[in-house]
Amino acid sequence: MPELPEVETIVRQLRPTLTGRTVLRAEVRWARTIAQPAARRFGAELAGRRITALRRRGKFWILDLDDGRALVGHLRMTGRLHVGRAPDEAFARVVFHLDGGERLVFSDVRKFGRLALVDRPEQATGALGPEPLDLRGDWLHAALHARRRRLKPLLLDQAFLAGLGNIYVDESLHRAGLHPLRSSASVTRSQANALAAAIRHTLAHAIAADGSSFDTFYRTPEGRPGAYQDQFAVYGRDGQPCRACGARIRRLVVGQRGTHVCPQCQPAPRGLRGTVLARGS
DNA sequence: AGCTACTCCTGGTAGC
DNA sequence: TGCTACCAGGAGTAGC
Repeated sequence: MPELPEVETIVRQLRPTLTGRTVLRAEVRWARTIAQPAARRFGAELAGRRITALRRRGKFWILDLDDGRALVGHLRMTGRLHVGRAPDEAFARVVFHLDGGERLVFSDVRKFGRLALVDRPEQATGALGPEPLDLRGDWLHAALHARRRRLKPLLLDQAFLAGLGNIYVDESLHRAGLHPLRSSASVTRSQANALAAAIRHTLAHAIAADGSSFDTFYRTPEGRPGAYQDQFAVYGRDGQPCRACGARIRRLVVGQRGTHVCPQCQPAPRGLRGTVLARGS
């Protein structure tokens, strides 16, 4: 699933190609992909606009336009961006025809992805927490103690921290030695420091590997898979030995999300020890 | 405030 | 081999 490292990879790769280009025409093939304005107005308002910048905020990618407005997109689970001919052209939902004969294709098998043309990006992104790439331990400690939530759902909450998804939350919690069901307010200062460092480390290394591609979904704009899946410590490794301690990785469900933990590296919080946490495989 | 359940989607796959 | 039922999951929403 595209999370911060995947969107960052896409934005970096597309930036040189898209910056300065003009959108001649937007061809909407699946109307519900357009969150706002109405699909017909979307194309009309975009035509003739020049792209002045391409950037990322959380898991959103943002095309700044020469009229001050912005095209904001979210890939959700299976969204992809390709320049030129997309390898999954059958699932193209919106095709942007650019000057110079170039085209930008937004494809999405499961149709969860959304695009919005707005005056200000916040109108499409909603309230987002800070960027986690330079996350500070002292800020995180204070923020964790301002809530009383289980760690995993809180870290997935984009209003708390912008950019983490299921994969990188599991990976970061394992690296920090924290159980996903731990209460946020129970995290000590040194544990918060470790968690902040784990999040920074995990995201930086995932970006360096062009993201994670363990299925057919995520590809870079050049059509290549990422490589970070080879470094997964827990995600999708249920039943396999922990690379740190050898214990068997287990899968549980937290907030309707598949969750992967090492029972030895990530001790369950008091009150949950000894209870049956593993479900699924 | 925080939690669960439900919705949107459809390709892949487990199970028969 | 071929069919069906279910699963994955980001985010929004409703209800407790």
